[in-house]
Amino acid sequence: MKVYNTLTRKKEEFVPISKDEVKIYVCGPTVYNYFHIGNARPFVVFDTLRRYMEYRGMKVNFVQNFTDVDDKIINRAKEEGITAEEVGEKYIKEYFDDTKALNVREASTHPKVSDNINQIIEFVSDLIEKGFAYEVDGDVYFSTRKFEEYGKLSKQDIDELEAGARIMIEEKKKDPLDFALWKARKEESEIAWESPWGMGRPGWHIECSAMSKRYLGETIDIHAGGQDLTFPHHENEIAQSEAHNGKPFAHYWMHNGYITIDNQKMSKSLGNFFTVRDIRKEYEGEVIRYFLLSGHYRNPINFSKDLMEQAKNSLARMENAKSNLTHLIKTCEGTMTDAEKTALEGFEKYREDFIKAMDDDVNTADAITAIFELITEINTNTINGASQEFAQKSLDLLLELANVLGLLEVDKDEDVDDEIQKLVDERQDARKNKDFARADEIRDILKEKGITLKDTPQGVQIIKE
RNA sequence: GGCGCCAUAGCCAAGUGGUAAGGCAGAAGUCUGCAAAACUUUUAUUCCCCAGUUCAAAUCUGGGUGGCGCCUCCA
Repeated sequence: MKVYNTLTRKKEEFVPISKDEVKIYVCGPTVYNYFHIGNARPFVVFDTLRRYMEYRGMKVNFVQNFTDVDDKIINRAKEEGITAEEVGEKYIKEYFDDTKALNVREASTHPKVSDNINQIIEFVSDLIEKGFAYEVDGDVYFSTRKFEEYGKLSKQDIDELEAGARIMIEEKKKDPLDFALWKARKEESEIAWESPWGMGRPGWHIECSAMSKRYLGETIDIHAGGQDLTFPHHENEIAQSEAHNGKPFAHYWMHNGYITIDNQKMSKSLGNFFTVRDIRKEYEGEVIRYFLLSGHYRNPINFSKDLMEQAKNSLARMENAKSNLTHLIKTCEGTMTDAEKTALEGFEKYREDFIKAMDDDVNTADAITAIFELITEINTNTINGASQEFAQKSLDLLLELANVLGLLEVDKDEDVDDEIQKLVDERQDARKNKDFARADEIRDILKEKGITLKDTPQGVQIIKE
C-alpha cells in the first residue's frame, strides 16, 4: 500500500519495520472539553487506516494519548470548580462516549500524560545530559539549534523561522526558537510534580516523545495527527526524540486536512466549532463518520448542515441495501442458481476496486464508490428475489467492505412486540380485503412510533428507526 | 517575508498524459392498491483563465486570477 509521507512530500510504498507489527502513534486530544468535528477527523481517519491494515492481515499496535496535563485543563478546572484530574477524567469518559458513536475503536493503548511523568522527567534529564537542553529557574528548554535537522518535517529554514518569530518576553530562553520541556509551577494551586528542577509539569511536545518511546519504542512506523500539528508540535517531537535516541523517530508522517466552516478553519481558538456531542443530537454517529470519509483525508472538508444531509442520504442507500438483504435472508430459501454464482464471481471486481482505492493512500472516497457500485449490482441481481445463499453471500461482502470503513456496523434491532405485530397483521388482512384506508391508517400509526413498513414481494419489511 | 495546499456538473467528490467514476439533489419511466425501497433513462463537447510541451492535457510546464492553511495554543 502507498501512503503520503509529509517527511518526503511524496506517496511512498508502506514498508513496516517489522512484519509482525505495525507501530502507529496518533496525537490524541487535550481533554478539557467535548471534542469537535475537526478533532474527530484524525480519530476517524486513522482508525480507518488501522482497520484497513488489519483487514490486509497486518497486526497493528495503535497508540493514541490523552493530554490530561495542560493550561487549558487547569483553567477549565477553575471554571467548573473541580480539580484538574477530575476534568481530565470527565472528558476522557466523554471522549469514549463520542468515539463509540463514531465507531472508532479503542486504541491498543491510550496512555495519559499524568501516568508518564517519570518517563518524561527521565527523558528531559537525558536531554540535559546530552547537551540538548538546559535548565533556567526551574524551567527546562530544548536548544533547538543544537538539533541540526530541525525543520526537516515542515521544510522550514531555521533562520527564516527566527526572522519571522515574534519576540517573546521569555527572557529566560537562550534563543527564541527554544521551547519548553518542563515548566516550573507558578502558583501553589497548580498541578505539579517533583522533579530535579523543582515542582513543575511537562511541556506539551515532550509528552508524545516520551509516550511514543515507552509504548512503541524508539523508532515507529507511522506518526499521525492533524495538519496543524506539523509545526511546531511534530517538528519538536522529532528534535527531542532523535536527539535523545540517536535514531529516526518515525518512518512515515501522516497528516489529515482540516474541517472548515464557510471555508475557514474550524478551531477552538476561533470559536467556530461544532462538537460531535451537539451534532449527534441531529445525526447518528455513522452519518458523521460517513461525512468524514466522503473525501480524501488530506483535503479540507467544509462542514454544513446541507452536506450532513447529503451524507445522511448517501449512507441511507447503504443501510437500505443491508436491510433489504437481511429481509431477503429471512424470507427466502435455497442455494445459489448458476446465474447467481456468476453474479457473485463478478462482485470480486468491487472487492479489488476497494482494495486498490485503499492501497492508494487511503482513498476512502474511491473505496466508497466501489461499495456503491457493488450495491447497484446486488440490487439489480435481487430485484426479483434471490436464493437465501446469494442474499447471504452478498450481504457478507457488503459488510466486509463497509466494516473496514467502520460503516454499517450497527445492527438495527428489528424485533417488534406483540402489540406492533398485531397491527402489522391487521394491516395485512385489511390489504387483502382491499380496505386500504385502514391499511394506510395503521401504516401512519406505526410511522408515528418510528416504524416503517415496506411491502415487498417477500412480505412486509419492518424497519425501526 | 518564509513554507505549503486547493480550484472538476445545482451540491459533494474521485480521476493527475489517452479522450470526464461515484453519491446527493432534480426530471421522466418501470414496479406498487398507494407508499417505501429498487431498477432504467436523464443532468459537465468539458475540468478557474491565458500561453506552451505533446499525436494526445482536467492531468505536465510557465504566467495569471480566486480561496485557504502553517510560521503563536489548536486535529
